[in-house]
Amino acid sequence: MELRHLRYFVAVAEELHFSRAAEKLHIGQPPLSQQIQALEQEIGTPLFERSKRHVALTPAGKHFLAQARQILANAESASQEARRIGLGEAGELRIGFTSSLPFSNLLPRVIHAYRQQFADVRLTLREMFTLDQYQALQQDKLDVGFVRFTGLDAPTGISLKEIGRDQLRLVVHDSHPLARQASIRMADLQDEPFICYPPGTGSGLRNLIRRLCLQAGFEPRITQEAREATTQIGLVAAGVGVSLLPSPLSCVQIPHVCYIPIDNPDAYLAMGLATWEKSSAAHLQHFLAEIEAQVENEK
Amino acid sequence: MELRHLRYFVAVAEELHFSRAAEKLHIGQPPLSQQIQALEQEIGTPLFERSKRHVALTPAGKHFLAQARQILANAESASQEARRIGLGEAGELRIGFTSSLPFSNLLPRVIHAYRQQFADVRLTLREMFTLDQYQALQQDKLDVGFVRFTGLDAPTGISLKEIGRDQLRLVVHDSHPLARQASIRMADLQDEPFICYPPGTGSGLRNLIRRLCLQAGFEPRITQEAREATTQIGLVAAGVGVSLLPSPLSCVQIPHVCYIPIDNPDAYLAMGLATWEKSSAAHLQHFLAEIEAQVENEK
DNA sequence: TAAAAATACTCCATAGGTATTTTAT
DNA sequence: ATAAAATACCTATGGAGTATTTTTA
Repeated sequence: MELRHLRYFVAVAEELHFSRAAEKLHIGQPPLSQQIQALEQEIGTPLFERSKRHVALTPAGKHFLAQARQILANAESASQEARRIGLGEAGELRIGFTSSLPFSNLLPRVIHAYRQQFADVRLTLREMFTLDQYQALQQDKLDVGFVRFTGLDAPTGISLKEIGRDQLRLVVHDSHPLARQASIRMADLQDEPFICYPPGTGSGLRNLIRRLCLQAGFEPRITQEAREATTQIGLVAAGVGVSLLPSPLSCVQIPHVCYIPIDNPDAYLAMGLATWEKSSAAHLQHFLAEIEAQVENEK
Repeated sequence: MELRHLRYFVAVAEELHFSRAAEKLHIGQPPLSQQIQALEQEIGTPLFERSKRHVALTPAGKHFLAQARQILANAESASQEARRIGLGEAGELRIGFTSSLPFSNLLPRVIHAYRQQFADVRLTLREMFTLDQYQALQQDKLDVGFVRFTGLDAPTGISLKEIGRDQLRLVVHDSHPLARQASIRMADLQDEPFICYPPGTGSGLRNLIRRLCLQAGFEPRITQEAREATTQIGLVAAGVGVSLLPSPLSCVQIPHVCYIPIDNPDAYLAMGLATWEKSSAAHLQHFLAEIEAQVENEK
């Protein structure tokens, strides 16, 4: 059975007249008769009741007509849909982002602009750690990832592009002596108890902090770990210690918490865009182009 | 686009390997490549990402795969279903019957026996007047009709077969003098007020009663009409008059209502089976055969 | 008798086969 | 160097065309 048989069958069922149906199909009447006969033979039952002067659908034919129409419509729409996905006008775009990203205004702006242009692409947003995003990209479970990185790492198969830098700020309780300074140096933190991300989440902030401390001549004393930046800020408010976080998080205003700039040009965390190198999906390209435009815009 | 393209596409998508897929399809690799290319061209977007050593689905291909599988499954099941309907093993059988029929045990037995054999044929039962059944048969809204008729009528295009006769009984209030007799003659009813079906429902019972009365030498005095036999019986119970109804209705036992046999071999109403002459649907033939068997059985 | 579907046959378009080339690993 | 897809070209099946017959209203 081929779709041709269904097209021919529907035409005859609609006209209830082989010659007229053949005309509508731009073929001759004999081949049409043959194709319908072949279809009936394959199915194993007559679909039409022919009495020379009248063509009528059998009960089987009546049922088959509804199905045939459905199948033809499905085939048409499947083709259309695939085409639109191919053009990047439809489908699904899976976006990962680290927890600190929503505090910058880049992502909301990109998403807004992209949705204006491609309303039929469903956006699936998932907050994930950087390393989890890399893994998801490799397993084709993610299309783009907004990640944090220190500029050192480059996982195989993943293309990484810096799209911005956020200076680190000291997060400190307002009763702390350092809270009164306009800016601090790393060396000022020598005796402070640090609150930090646990190792292995991929953002590299923990490593960066250690590097900066070592540069300043001391090993940081990490007394507390927390996987969420907001949790760390809460711990600072509770007087547990100090933290170093990207500047966009300073918009999280909690009583007794201060954000103090660091007087060190290397004390930044890069915002990166991660994609699976081999992916050339159109919707992804459109999205990347939109990010490009917005990053440009931001400068 | 033809189903062949979908079959080939699904095979390649499952194997992710043109040569292996071709083998599974029992064709060569070059024609398979060609057919997939033709499909991609028609749809207007690549469905596979070929990099010589690796074949992978594009996002469009991934979506199209789900659709293609669905379409192929639908085509298969549509064919199967049609075949089963053609064989009379599935589908719908629309049965009409007059209100007095359920009181005979023919219909329940036929339906029970038929359902044993053809569990997948949905039975749609509709209580209808005889004339409405004829009309429904002509409009292909009914497959069989159990009708009442006097043996005189034969509507065009409808084939009618007598499958039984029910003697009429006088339905009378138990306080009436006739209620004490074992049987009555038509002449006994000369002065009685009749309760009868309104004209034009096609059962012919009204005409039959009039004919029997005229044979007995008087014109019946119809003082009340009711479209339902049970309503007529209720009216008899209320003392409104007498009625003549087929004997199976005597199982409707209402206080103060008696059913008295008529002493006249012509006082019967035939039970008929009506079908649309041109219909040769298999499920209908099976059903008719079952009726035949049960009617035979009953004798 | 006429209208319409079925048959008989012929032809060619195209699905599929064979041989070879290209390309990426 | 090799495996696998693409390309080139050829073959032949079967879909479609033409002519004719059959059927029934």
